[in-house]
Amino acid sequence: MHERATTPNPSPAGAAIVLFRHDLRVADNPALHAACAAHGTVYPLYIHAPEEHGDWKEGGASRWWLHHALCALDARLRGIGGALQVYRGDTLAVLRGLLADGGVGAVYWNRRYEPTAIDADRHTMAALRALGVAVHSHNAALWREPWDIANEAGRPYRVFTPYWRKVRATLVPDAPLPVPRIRGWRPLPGSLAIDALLLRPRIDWASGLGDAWTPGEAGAAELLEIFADDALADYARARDLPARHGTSRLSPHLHFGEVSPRQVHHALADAVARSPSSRRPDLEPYLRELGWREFAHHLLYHFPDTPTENFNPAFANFRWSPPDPVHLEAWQRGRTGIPLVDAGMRELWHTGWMHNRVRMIAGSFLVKNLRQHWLHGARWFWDTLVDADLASNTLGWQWVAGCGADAAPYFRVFNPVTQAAKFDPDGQYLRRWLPELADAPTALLHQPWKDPSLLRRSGYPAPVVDLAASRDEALEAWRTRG
DNA sequence: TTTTGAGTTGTTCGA
DNA sequence: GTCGAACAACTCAAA
Repeated sequence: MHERATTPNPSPAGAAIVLFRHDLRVADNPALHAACAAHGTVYPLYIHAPEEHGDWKEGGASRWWLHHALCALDARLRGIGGALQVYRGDTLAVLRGLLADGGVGAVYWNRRYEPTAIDADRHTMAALRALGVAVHSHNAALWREPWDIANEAGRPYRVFTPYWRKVRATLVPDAPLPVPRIRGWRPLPGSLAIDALLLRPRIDWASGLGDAWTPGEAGAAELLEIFADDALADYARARDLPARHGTSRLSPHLHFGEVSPRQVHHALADAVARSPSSRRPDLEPYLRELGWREFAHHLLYHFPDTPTENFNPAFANFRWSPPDPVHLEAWQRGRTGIPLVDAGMRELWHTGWMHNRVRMIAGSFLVKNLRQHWLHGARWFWDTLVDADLASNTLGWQWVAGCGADAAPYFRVFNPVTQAAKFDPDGQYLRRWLPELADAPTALLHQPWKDPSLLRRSGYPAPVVDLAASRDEALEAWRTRG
């Protein structure tokens, strides 16, 4: 494997700070790599500054993940000669306090793409430069910067397929950057213990998360290896079956930057090259999914109001139902009476994650059958998903609501019964998450309301709405929008 | 990354 | 053995 050249003899440019945010890894980390190459002393820093996320501060599941990811990062840094220094508060104020003490002449970070984070970073960058501190920002999260991709007219893409054609055409599996060595590190004053950030939940609701996930670079590497060896070959088919581990499940690791798209691409291309030519996996379907992740960041950068505003103005007067706390809570708790929706919502609550196919179906049920505004769904996912990501969450909810980019030419309403029969034909996924129905015959498992005695025996709820009638009402609301 | 209904063809089974 | 009703299985187009 060839590696990018590193500068062997750095100029003695004083000490540098590397600010970690959503790039919690030491391998293939451009900011860390550049700082270590150019400076004799490097301080790795994490500053907890939730106000930089505006209305989208980390939710409960994200905070749980972040706690463990920071611990894992600290251990990794100790392995290469440093340790994570942890602070809380305003980024600029914390940095100012450390500049003199540490003899710091430069600050390195990897770029963020959320609108409020961009503003915060611009502000910090300008203020540091005014103080005479060099600031270097890098790309650690994306294959392509959103501002580098434009259509023939020079405007941002609004539809996935042409966007992906453009990006895919020049995409090659570049070699990741090596793990650098930190020299000349010493503790900085005022560094907190990670525990002091109080990221972990007070009451222990997170045991299901711990059973399902290993936050950190090593956990990401393990999932990537398993995916490359086992699931990639059958990905195109198995990725739609929620009972199977047919997807990579790398989304939370990618969100927190414990692995980069470049590392994933490189590792998978390598696995493809190593497999016998007779049955060589097709990498395209999976790369395309990472392409959706890129497209989400592209859209968030170019259309920064989409986390709360419809992308498609045709939805401006759509008649959402008034917020309905009873329906909303039934959906959140997995008690709507629609098995595939409830199974997905319970998987989410228990593990902090939901299979992508089921996200679309549970989302469709909330915004179409219950006709609750997509922001109710986006907010709940934001709080409960370990992979909650403003770009991907926004794209997903706008897509399923029909008001997003790349909208279908029809008003899409998923049928959770048909979808369950198609993608969970033997009911394995439903039985896993709906134990009260585990003994029901498969035909009834998909529509338990057909047997009232089954509902009585099991305690499983009757549907909160009639699927056919609520579908027709949603279509009517769309036809007659103002 | 869909659903539904209409239309067509094929199969089953009882009179 | 034949007929036709009933239904399953499939394709297609519209939304």
